Amino acid sequence: MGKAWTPTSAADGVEQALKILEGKWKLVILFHLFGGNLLRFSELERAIPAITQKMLIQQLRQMESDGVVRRIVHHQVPPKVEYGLTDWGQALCPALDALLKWADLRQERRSGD
Amino acid sequence: MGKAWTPTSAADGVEQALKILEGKWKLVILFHLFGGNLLRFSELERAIPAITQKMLIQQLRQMESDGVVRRIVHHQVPPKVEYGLTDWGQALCPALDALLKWADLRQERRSGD
DNA sequence: CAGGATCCCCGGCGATACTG
DNA sequence: CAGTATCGCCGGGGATCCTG
Repeated sequence: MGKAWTPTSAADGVEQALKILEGKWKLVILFHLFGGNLLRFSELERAIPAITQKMLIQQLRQMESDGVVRRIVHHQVPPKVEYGLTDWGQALCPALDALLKWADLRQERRSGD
Repeated sequence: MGKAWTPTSAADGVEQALKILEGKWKLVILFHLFGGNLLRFSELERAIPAITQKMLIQQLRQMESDGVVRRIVHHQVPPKVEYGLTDWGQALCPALDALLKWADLRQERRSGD
């Protein structure tokens, strides 16, 4: 809180955190889990048609081990697994929200131009 | 503003915007340009030692053509070029800031664990 | 339904050398 | 100083088939 802002010191810590979000799909997935949404594997698949099963499970697993995503297993005869954000993942919401607003600005920009 | 929030419709626009930030270096570079900083090519090189000239110029060019970064050329005998954010790039600041705060949470998390 | 295992491609990225 | 040009790796990512 009382830290002096220098681009280099900040970027140092940030670069580590950014690696967690690196990859083509991480942020896209997070946006779908945004707002406390619990989604099943198949729901995520349908929500992101362009992703393959392999990439979906791979990215989910990575984010899980990074502590961003949590996996909720319901032991049922037809297996049911839901994915959601951890508390720390929820802490990303302000950032995701700001990104969302920024994306909207782009839309206006393009239609207004 | 009056738009109904649905993950899918939002993610649709977001995915486009995310492409602009995709890549290993984009966000790192943006963090250095954060706050209206004007940095020279060589300054960016030193600020991000791990990046190569090729990647630096490539990412800068892409962001420039995406309207996020602006390039200021000073016609001098020793060439001098500065890079900064465009207005639209500045609009990313809240998002970058939120990301920064999130990165800090991670630090605390790790030291507290 | 939710994932694992495999094979393979392509392009992001790195290293090095050169130029205005 | 601020880039270009070229070559090549290697791993992220895609497609497809298989299993508990």
